[in-house]
Amino acid sequence: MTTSTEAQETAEAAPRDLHEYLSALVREAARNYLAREQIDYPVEELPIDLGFSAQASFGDYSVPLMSWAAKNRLGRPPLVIAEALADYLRSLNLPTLQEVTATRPGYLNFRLNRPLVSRDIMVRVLEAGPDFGQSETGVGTKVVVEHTNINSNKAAHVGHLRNSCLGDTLVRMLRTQGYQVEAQNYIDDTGVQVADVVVGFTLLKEGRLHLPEGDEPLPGEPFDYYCSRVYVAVGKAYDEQPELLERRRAVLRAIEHGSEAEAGRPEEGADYAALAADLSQRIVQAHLKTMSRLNISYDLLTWESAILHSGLWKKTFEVLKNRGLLRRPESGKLAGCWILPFGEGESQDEESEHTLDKVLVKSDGTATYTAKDIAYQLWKFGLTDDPAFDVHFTFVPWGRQHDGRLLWTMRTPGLQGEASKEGDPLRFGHAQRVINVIDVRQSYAQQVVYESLRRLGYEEQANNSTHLAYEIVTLSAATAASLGVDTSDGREFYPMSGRKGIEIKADDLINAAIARMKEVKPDLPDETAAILGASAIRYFMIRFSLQQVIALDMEEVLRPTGDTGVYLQYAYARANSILRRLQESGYEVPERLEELPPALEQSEWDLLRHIDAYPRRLAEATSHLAPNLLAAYAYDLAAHFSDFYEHTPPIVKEEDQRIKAFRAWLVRTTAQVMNNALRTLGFIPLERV
RNA sequence: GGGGCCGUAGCUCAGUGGAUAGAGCAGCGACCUCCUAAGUCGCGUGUCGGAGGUUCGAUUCCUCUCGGCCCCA
Repeated sequence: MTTSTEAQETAEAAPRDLHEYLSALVREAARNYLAREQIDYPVEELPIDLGFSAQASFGDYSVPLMSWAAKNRLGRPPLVIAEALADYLRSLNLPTLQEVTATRPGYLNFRLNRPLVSRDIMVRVLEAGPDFGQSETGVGTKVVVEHTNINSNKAAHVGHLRNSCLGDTLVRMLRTQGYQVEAQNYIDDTGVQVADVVVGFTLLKEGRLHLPEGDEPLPGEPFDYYCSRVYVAVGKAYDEQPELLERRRAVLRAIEHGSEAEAGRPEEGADYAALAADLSQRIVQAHLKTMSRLNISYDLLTWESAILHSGLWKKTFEVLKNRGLLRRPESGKLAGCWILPFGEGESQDEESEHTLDKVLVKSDGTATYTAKDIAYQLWKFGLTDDPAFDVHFTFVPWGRQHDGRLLWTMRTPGLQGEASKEGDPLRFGHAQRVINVIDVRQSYAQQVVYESLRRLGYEEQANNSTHLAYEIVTLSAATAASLGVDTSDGREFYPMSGRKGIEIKADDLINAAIARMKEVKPDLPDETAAILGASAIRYFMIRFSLQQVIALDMEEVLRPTGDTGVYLQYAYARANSILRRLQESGYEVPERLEELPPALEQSEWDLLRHIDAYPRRLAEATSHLAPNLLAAYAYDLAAHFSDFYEHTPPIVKEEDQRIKAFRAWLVRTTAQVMNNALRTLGFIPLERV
């Protein structure tokens, strides 16, 4: 009976989780069945779709075998197959299997020896500790994740938070799988939005622009908030005085060309460039501070200005031209532009209103965002080490972040005098994989970037480029109305508009969340309220699927009950509270669980098999790049724990030592997994609320 | 014109080629002299937008279609 021995070995080979253990058993049973029935079919190709049983009456885990019955597979009725496998597995008399059954139309069901299996699960979790859920999948692979990416001209709003929360969570998830992750925050400091605020400052200084609430910063007003006001005012001023657009063009030229610009008026150009650089530095500092309130940090700041001034874009442009990838139409609406043709081989009808071509350089010689993105993407993969580029960046420390992580930055023209400590250029970029967290509206532009890499011959890098596209954040009707938007047309959601000042600023949302937590419990310490508020916001921002437009409703984000980040924190704190009570009562949790309770409560078992699934669920969520799946897992875990808590008597007072020890272990185990999950979600786990 | 996304309970949203489709909110009603009530329990007749198709099995995959949003602009 060699097969029996093999199955025995399978059972004793310390599987990663119950899923792996049971799947191996099913495969082994299938192998035995194929041999006995003399069916020639590769056992590896029989799908084993193991899952929790739909009903407790079926068992704990079930696997459907209906698809095995097909003529081109085993050609036997599924229930017959299931019965045969069940017979075989029963004959093994494994102590872990209490009952194996077959049910119509062809399910194989397992009922496990719950106390025994549970101990294995808890031992596995507690031995791994903070590493439970970690995997080696990504070891040796460097991933660059670009996220946040806020224009450096005004305060961050809730739309930016969706980006940064998704990005930061993804970074943490990837790190649990062993990937070496570099979080890059790319700042567009050369665009029109920055120019607009510079225009605003110069007009304010000249007395030609006035802000409704007063030209000076309001008492206590943060710099980025002030800039938001200036930005809105400038937008209005353009509408009323179109001649001001000439000023914007001058500022843009100055920013693009630095202090050398503005022939004829060099001083003004230098002023504009310096103003813009100073503005960007201060705004980015404000953004980083905002993000740190949500426990979000980065490894590297990258700048559009650095890409321009290092000559990276210029070289990329040359390479694209030399490879014959660009065209410059003589006529038509794109005359004078440098374009990347996407016309499916056919030359585009120049009269056509519609074109698939992508403009990289406008007729006035300025590069589009997409153009610079191509250059940046090449750099992320280390492709610009090629002598054809001969471009080098200097990296200097920006500062220490709230979590102790050192943030580096590309040296920009506006950031001088920190050359004392330079980072090794090879340390940054050089990724095997790049994930760009950018909203869905940029999908086409991102495809152009990846296609450009492909046409340059970097097929592998193009394939390893991912646009993590998420839908935008809008405002619910109620929330829009509270901002003064006319909602009489009865739509379900209303877009934000920074230009019109219709938005919810990130810091306002965070402040409101903290205030709400204090409303619920007035004696809450400030730090705890801040962590709870941050957890509520982070959870809200990632719990939706990426494709879902979020119609943000203030009441919904701030709600402290139900399916929220607060609930997760509360459940975790509750588990710790039990452990504290046990300790205070003088109880020492035994080192080993010698004697097990004869049976488990349903709530205990549901909690345990959920705990057992954590590594698998985390790995799935990560490979799908789906933070919402991790959020859902964590919520389920918290809910199962609450269920257990509410439906079993207090452990502190438990008389039966077997049960007391088992439950103390269970609480400790749950706390460990919750802690791991919360940290991966970017929460700071609260042991007390 | 081309491309993409969304449509599931009153509302906001999960979810999956498998057995009876879930959660939160809102509403009504219970539960704190027992480890945290930011909790738990009870109360739901859902055309999974519609029509075809593939399949042993479709809310899930394919085609068409209706409504909404986005991108190429």
